[in-house]
Amino acid sequence: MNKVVLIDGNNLLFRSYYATAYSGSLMRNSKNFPTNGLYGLINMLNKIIYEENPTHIMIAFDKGKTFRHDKYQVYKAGRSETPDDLKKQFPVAYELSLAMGIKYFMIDNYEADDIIGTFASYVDKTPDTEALIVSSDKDLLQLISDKVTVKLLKSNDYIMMDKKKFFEVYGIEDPKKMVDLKALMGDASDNIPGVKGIGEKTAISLIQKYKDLDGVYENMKLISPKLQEKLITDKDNAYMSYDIATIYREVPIKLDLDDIKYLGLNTHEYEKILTELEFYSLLKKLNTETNQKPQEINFKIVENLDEIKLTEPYAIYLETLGYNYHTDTPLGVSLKDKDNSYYVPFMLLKDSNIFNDSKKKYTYDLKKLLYVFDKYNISIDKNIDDMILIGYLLNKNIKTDIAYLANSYQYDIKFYDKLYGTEITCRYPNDDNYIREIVLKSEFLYNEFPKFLEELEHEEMVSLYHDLELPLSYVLADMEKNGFLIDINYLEEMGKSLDKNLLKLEEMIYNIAGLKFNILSPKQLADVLFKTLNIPYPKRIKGDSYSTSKDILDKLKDKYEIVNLILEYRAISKMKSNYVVGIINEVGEDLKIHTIYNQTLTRTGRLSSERPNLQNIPIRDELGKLIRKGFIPSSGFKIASFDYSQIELRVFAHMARATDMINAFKNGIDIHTKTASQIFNVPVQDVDKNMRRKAKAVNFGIIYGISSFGLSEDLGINIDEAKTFIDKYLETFPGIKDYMNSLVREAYNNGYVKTLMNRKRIIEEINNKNYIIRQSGERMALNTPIQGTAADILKKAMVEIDREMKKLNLKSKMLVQVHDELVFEVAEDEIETLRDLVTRIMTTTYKLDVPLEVDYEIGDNWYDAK
DNA sequence: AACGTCACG
DNA sequence: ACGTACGTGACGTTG
Repeated sequence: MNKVVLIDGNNLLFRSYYATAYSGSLMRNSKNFPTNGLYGLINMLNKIIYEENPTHIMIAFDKGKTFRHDKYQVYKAGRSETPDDLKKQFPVAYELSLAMGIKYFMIDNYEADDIIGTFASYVDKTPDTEALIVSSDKDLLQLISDKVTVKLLKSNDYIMMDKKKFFEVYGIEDPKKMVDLKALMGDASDNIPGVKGIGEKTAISLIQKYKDLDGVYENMKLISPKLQEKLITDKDNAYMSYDIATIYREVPIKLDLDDIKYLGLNTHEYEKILTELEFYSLLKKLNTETNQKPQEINFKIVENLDEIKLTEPYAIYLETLGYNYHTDTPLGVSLKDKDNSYYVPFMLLKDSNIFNDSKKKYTYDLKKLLYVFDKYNISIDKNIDDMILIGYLLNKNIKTDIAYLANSYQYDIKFYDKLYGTEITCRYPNDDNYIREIVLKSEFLYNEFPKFLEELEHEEMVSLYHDLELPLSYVLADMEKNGFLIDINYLEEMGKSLDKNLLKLEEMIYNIAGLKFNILSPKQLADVLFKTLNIPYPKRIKGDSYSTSKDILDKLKDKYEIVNLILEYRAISKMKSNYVVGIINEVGEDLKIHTIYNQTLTRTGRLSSERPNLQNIPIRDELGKLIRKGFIPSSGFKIASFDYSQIELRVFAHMARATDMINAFKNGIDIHTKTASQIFNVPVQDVDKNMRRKAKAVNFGIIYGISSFGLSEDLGINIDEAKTFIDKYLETFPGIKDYMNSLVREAYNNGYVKTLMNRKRIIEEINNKNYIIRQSGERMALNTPIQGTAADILKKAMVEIDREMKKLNLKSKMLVQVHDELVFEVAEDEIETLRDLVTRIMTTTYKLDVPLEVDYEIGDNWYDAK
């Protein structure tokens, strides 16, 4: 049985507009576009689909003046002009309908009612089909039939008006008589006059008695004189009203059920519109549920690996239970080729080599697959492509959970946390429904992968993917596997000593303050400092709250001892919780920590590291740096670190073709000293420490997409002074300004910027009409090619280093990458080999117009290797 | 779950 | 006149 839902779009949008418009100010997005009607419309449409579960659905809108206007001048004359704020929302409503999988109809000179009437008649004639009309307009009740029902919307609920219900309410058998009723009682909202003095009650009783409008006028003598008089006076109006109220059911329109099939949500478009309208609550909801109906799929649950027959190419998707694939319990693998779809419980796969074929394979999150397969001794051939990597390069909306990407390609795949719970509530599924979802994931991979490969080619990123990111996944999987050995005893001892210090500091702070409070609570701390102790706040107050951030407290620490103590307390407390407890908690049974590198997260192409984050272990101050003594090599090994010297500035000099800067690097002149000499206009040998410090800040500023405000904050000088530095810099390093302008222009023109290896970052912010956001977009445009190219270079070096280490069969292991630095565990008999190998590759892997230099350190732990 | 703070490059 | 350096992750507090 087909279930067709016919929606009165005009009616719904008007209703939701006035529902909010009358009750106060309009909802608008940040661009001042009114959104109130649309918000209600979306909710109503979602509700209809959810409640009615239609097979077919359409929505109708009015267009132009109708034949009713031509015929009767009074028609709708009483209605005030549609407000502009409402008018504007209609075009969005059309797009929205499509995005929600609902075809919309607008026919010149007809009202939504007429289109719905035409479809209703069509449904009446179509076997195995019924219709439901949705509106609050009682006029539509005339369309009720054995197969057509009206869902009559009320303020907070609705009445299902079928023939039976219609009789109950009106005492009239035939719903078509609604027209006769309207002819008598009129309709104020449409300015249908009816007969003056006759309302609903009288109209109903007249039609009950005399069947229809003609019947009433034929039986005038039976009617009371008063009423007779009214009927006679307004007879023309009555017949005109009859005409107007009659829904036209032969609108010239192609009637075909296939055209109005419910298509389900086009998540991508829908999300786009919601984003534009800034309906954040709906966006959030979208991520937790969809209205789509389950797709039918056939798959086989494998009981014996012999059953699996696969042709090239095939998709392979691994599902694990949990949020850390290093420790998760693997659930199973789904496989999909042209003809077959399998689910393989993970148990069956242990120690197998069925994936050791030369066929092309598609997966999602190769690094995870490699890590887990290695752990369970499952071999897999290298002819495999990874959609998460490609999606990342193509700037798609990718998350660890494949459902995000799949949903934007209309695959209704449930989000991971909906199936298994959040990280905290994660549990084994209650039933087998999750298997279907796992299968769907490889169906998605199999079906959509070719598009990704095509797009990759079109964007000219095949090499970046194939020669850089893809092989890097193998390197990173190994690094994660290797792990960094931890001296737990050392860290625990350090923790104890930190605790002692904390207690001491706490007591001193409470003493000075004269009360106990939570030092780590910014709010309580601000109260104590700036209210109880009345310390003058050194900056303009932002909003109504005092900041207690380091840069504020630093300004006060020389005058107020308590501020000093607080800074110390904070620093130590951070050490304790973040680096002592935090790291000990991540140590595994092998006494090592195994970080997870996220290869597909940052906007610039850098890696990130988590659980624990090994890219932010303290180094800048001595106390924090001591943490690094807890990072030790396996016995018989040392820790060696290699880091690029000023790689970002070198990349910048190269990309900007800044001759003076390039020459400074070529001649081995200290770049900050060189910069100082330029901006202060003194010979290099006359540059003092303070000048160099300032120049260094300017150089950093250049990398970040300089602003005089940022520089002034950093140097603690005023904005004018900062601006002078920048101007001087740009003046004395010709070419740089042109380069920076060209980057910003590129971002404006193309909407993106690129690194030297063709990594692309889309910068939406660049076209934002908000000046501040646009400016921040410009800084991204300046910074990304630099940061991103530096990232590309180190990634390339990593791939090559790994390749050579394997070739030489070295025992040494790569452990950590920190953006411009690589840390190894090096076997004592390989120290020189590794030093030469790594240094050579890092300095030569990518040819720039400036030399790349690498600093090398070695020691018995990470502290000593720095 | 969002915010403030601070660790790193 | 506005509010700003670029890129991350993890903690404790607070709502």
